[in-house]
Amino acid sequence: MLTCRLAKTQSTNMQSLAKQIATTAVDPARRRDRAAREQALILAATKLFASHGYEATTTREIGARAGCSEGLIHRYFKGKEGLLLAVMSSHISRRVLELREHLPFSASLEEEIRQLMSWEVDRMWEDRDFLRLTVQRAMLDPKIARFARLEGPTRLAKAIAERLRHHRNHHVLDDEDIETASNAISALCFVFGFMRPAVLGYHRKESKRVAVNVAKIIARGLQLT
Amino acid sequence: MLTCRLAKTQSTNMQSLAKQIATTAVDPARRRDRAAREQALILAATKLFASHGYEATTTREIGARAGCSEGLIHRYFKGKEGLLLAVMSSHISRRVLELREHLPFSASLEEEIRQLMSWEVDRMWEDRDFLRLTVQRAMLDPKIARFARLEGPTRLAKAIAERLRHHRNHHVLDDEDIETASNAISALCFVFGFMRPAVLGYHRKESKRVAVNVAKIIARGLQLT
Amino acid sequence: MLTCRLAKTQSTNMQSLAKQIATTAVDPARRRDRAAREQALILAATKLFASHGYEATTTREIGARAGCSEGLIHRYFKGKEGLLLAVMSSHISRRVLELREHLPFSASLEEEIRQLMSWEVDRMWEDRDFLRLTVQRAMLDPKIARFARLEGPTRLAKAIAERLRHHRNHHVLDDEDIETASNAISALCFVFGFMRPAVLGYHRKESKRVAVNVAKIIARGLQLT
Amino acid sequence: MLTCRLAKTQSTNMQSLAKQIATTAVDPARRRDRAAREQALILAATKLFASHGYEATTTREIGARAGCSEGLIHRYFKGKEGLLLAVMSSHISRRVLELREHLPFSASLEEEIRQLMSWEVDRMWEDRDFLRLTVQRAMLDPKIARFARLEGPTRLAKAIAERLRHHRNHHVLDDEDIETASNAISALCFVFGFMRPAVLGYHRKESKRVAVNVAKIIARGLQLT
DNA sequence: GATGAATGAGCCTTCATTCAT
DNA sequence: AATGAATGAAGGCTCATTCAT
Repeated sequence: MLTCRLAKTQSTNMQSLAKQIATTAVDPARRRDRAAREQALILAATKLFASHGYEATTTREIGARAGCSEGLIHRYFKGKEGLLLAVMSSHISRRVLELREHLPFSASLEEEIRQLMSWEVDRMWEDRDFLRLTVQRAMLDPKIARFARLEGPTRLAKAIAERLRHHRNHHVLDDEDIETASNAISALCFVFGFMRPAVLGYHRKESKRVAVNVAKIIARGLQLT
Repeated sequence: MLTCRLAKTQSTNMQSLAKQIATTAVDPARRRDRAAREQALILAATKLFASHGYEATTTREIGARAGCSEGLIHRYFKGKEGLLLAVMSSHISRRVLELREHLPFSASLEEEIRQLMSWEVDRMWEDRDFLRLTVQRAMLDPKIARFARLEGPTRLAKAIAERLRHHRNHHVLDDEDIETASNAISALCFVFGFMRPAVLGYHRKESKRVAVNVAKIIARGLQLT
Repeated sequence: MLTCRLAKTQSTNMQSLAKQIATTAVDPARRRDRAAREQALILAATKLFASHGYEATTTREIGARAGCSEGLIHRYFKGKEGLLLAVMSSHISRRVLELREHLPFSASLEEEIRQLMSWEVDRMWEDRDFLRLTVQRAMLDPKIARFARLEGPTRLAKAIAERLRHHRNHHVLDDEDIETASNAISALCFVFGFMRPAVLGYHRKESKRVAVNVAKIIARGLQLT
Repeated sequence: MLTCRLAKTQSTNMQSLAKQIATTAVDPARRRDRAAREQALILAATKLFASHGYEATTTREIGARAGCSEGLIHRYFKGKEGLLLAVMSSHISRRVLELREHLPFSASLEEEIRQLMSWEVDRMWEDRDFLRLTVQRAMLDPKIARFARLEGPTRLAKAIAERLRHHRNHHVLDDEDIETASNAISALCFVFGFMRPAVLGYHRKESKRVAVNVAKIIARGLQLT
């Protein structure tokens, strides 16, 4: 027996149905794959929370977009808020990859800063869905704010500072300069990599171009003491 | 003052507004009452929207905080969304005051940039309620995003550029440097004046100190060509 | 304009509508009469809780039966449970009328007991909706159980004892006999006036006949010491 | 033992049962497992239905308390309601043991009645879980009400009457007196053995003491004609 | 005009039941 | 045969909005 489920955007249902019958004759919607389903829900929630906001997103929408039942959200994550937490945790755990592992050191300080900003601006853009969500929630929930502060700017600034320190030999860089520059770079990447292109609708290429130019100014400013 | 209301289903605002002014010849006491109540509602909404988010704020809360009836929101602003628009319009109209009117030119470029950043960081903090609301809505509504882009970074960067150009005589500043620096300063003020202290919970004084230090680096970077 | 509401069991809507237009042209469902509406909700809830049980009764049903919106239950009574409490309180306050005010003393002890049981059995029947609800809830909630104990058997037994004491002159009735008889009468009225006819479906007349016969036996049992 | 299941849409139970027994020749160990699990489910359900009510009890709770899977309820009993019926049937079949088998006749009428009430009050207390459930359901379902009436008061009153008739030799007891007294005793045992201690929270000992005192009054009332 | 009582659409959540494993 | 993952139909409740007063 085959319980036929009617998807709203059913285009080539016939084909998939045929295939289904041929291979397993099992309703794929009911196949058990908890891990995959959890992931689908987290992904759907990330997108929807980011674009409509947390409050305006309904659990029905999330279920629909993830291609599974609404009730699963409550079974797996203990409700909508639990899903939000899962979304955030999930992202963090995937972001353990650090600057140091993905970016070779540059010969010159100027090239180093340019490279850092270029890479980080792209990374911000990639993370735009998650950043949108984080910024939104951080505005409403001090808990999230604290988490965002530590996971975001603070962590990034430290990583940047670490790299800048490698160029101390050739330049006179005191600790304060390094700290200041690191925080500035972190802030600029956030604005030119995320806020401007992903929130305010600036042209992405243009935004990045400005960022790279700023890198030059900062590099020059640091070299001159 | 003119609180411009932007309803979606509204074509010629000018006409209806003119008509309104022409015909409504109610006694001035009443008008004052109404104006006061509108202002109270707008103020209450600004605070609540900023702290709880737009969706999570109920019209009843707004009415209660403004000390008047819930129904008035619909009579005056045609619903919750209308009130949101009024909130944004109201703020803009009060922010016509420009940099040039409040800030004397400085003798040196370094002092100029330091002064600009210091002043603008404070201004961002003052406007934090409005900025929070704007950022939130800009993330969800492209219309608001466009408005925020033009009213915010673009406008600010132009104002900053104008001031930097005054120092061309003493320094070799090409147009691109000026544009880059202006945008960088604008971005840094947003982060160190608003995002960090008002959203992420950084200590305000500390945040501003970093900003002022960055000013120095940028000034040096510009002077060296 | 006339917002026509479609009742499910609309029989003679035409008539009522015509009448409406003729007299006030005001949707009667929206007329403001909070007291009446609260009463209607309490009444509807009493009936439905009694017949379907508390859990199985939906707030929607209650609203429909009371002829008003579901949301009112939450506005007036702070939810379904609040309505339950209101139902119980409401009944108590109407039951201040005591035995003494409605029943003249009888000449003989036998007649007194017969009269007491007859009257109380009828009263139990009248209160059957409320009793059903009380018994149901008392089984699940110790708070309600305590309330039911004090408001029910304990109070009733005291009132009965008071009346029996009036016949001490003619009979040798010690305190224990009076207490025992009072409690027995109270218990028998509960069973023959409520449990048997209203819960178990015994024929009501027959049930009462047995009760009255028991009265005789008890009266004889008391007279003989 | 045969747990008779009363499904609404079920015609010839006997046939299907017979067939079941005939065909299912599974190994005895398995059968024992199943029987044990059924019993565990019935026991768990009795407790939970009695304490939380039928509606408020979830099948998951029952499964958990019985130490087996939720789905078994549907496999064994065809759903939650089927389990309820099984619970009731199961109890009845264990209650075939009658007064006569457990209680010797007394010499005097007074002693007989005292003994009857004492025994039956204790029995009601033992059965409190089942009685709670029965009373609850009888209030909502006429079918259960009918069943409860016949299995409960009617059956009990008959058994009591039978015993009282043994004392006719020494006392003038007409049929009506016997019927009246039997029903009264049955009712009093229900109240003093179950309703008061198990539902309303009266102290159990005290409740029984009153019952025994009532026995005396009734006995005296019967002896005097 | 101002008020707040009333509405009803829709949200999050629960749970009996089904069914792939 | 047993499990528990998955479903979907409600249920209680909230809230923007309407409208009698």
